[in-house]
Amino acid sequence: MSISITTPLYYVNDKPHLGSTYSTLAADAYARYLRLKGNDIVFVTGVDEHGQKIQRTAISKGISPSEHCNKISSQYVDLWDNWNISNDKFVRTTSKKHRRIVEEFFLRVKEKGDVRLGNQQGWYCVGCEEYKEEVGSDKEPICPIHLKKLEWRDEENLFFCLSKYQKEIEKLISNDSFIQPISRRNEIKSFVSNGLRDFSISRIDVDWGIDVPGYNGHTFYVWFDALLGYLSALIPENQDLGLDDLINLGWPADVHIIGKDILRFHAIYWPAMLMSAGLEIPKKVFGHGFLTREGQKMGKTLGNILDPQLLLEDYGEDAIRWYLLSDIKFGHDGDFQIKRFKELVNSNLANTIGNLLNRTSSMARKWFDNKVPKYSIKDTNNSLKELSLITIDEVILFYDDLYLRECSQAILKLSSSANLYLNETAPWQLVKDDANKELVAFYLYNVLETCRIIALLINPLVPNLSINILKQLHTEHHINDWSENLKWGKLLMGADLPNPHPIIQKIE
RNA sequence: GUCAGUGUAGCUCAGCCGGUUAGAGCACAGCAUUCAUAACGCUGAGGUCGAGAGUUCAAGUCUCUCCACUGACACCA
Repeated sequence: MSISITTPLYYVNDKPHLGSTYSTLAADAYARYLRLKGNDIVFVTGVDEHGQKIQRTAISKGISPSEHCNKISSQYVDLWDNWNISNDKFVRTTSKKHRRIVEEFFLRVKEKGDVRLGNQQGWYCVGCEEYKEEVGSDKEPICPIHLKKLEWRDEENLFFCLSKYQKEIEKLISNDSFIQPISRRNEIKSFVSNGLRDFSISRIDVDWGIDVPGYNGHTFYVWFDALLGYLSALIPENQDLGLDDLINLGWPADVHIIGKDILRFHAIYWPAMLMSAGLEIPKKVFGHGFLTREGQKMGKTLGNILDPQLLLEDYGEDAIRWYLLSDIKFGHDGDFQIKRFKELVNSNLANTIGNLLNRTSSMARKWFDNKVPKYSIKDTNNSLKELSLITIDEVILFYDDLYLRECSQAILKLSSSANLYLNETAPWQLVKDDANKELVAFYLYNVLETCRIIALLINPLVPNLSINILKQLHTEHHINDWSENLKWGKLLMGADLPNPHPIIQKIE
């Protein structure tokens, strides 16, 4: 039975930024891990394409909304392609299948009695495109940001009766594993404890959206559109399948990986909507942090945005993936520092891991006829093997909880230990005496095998680099099944050992 | 404003129920060394643990006040 994991469906108002890339990289790492563990998974990403903002952006550019969406969406497709993201699905909320799912979902929720007509009233700022909650008691309130008069609006909307689900949601979020990381769970809890209110699910002044069946002039508002993309993504193209089929297609999601800004919608609105529609609830919602650059928020006004496509071209996928996933605790905010980025990539990947492979492979080739050394002594006292096996268990536990930083630290520690092991056993000294040949073979084999383990463990984080290592051990075919290949001793003694080369180019 | 969180070496962070001279990795300096990608290893320098007060035989670790930053406080993806 398959399970799905998702990134957010990115809003195509503008071209992809580093934040979206970060979410996607993390989800990709987790997806790769799950596959290696033998899970049948569906990795979903995609785009959210409706709404007034997009309509207006398109108009300002003098093109139609659908032209605009096509353009930006294809940028996302290309970007993920360039980054070798392993997504199985890329859903667009303008697709036909999505519309069908939204309609079916709506009718179910309506049937359940969870939709009502209501009025969205309040002081509205056209500039902010939002209702202002606290405007004081002025008769003509002013937007504090735009310093313009607010408009009083009284608009008929459809509402989803979230308030009915107070108890169910409280129960759901009291489950420790549902919202991660824990620190954010408290925020959600306090929010829910203040009492849930119904929220609007349609707009009457937005053309660029999905029409609400039976309500002329209404289009669905974001939450009853974008979130459902997680469902429609699972529906194969051109097949007449609906909500009842989802259980066989990967629903419920194992985890929604999202940014912390949209946690509430995923942890409260979305589960309630699913309950109403009689569908299962995702197992987990993980809200990760935001990235800053050299201590400052990235933004257009500051002109300090890091373009993911340019980063990729300048430094390559392995370097950026490693830095973002290994140096930033997943769930916390992180700061992109170019100096630190370069130092860590060079130190961790090139020096510690890369050089370990290089020096060991060189010795083995030199003294064992370009082959993996053979030995026949008993490995009853094999400290490196023991450490490798411990690390495997550790890393798997970390991956399970999406502790990606901890994964990389554990892998790095094993690499350092292997380097130290070489320095302590000093095979280049032993080899001077033929009587030690067997021992030298034993030591070198252990380190080479550790390199293979390292390559497998690191694969979800830096897949390209991982394959690169495996190729240099002639074991690239080992990369599909951890339960089979993540065992000590799978490296064949006497197998050919190719001429080693650096697994990653040092930066600068 | 209310609530929550964070503030520990240049950088990124560990420090559990308070208990010997405060730790790691990276960066830096020196030593050593060649199997290796000027890599690996060893040693070292570097901190009044945001500020102040209090509790205690003893506080980075508990309490209070203050400062700085971050987040939540419902329709912003």
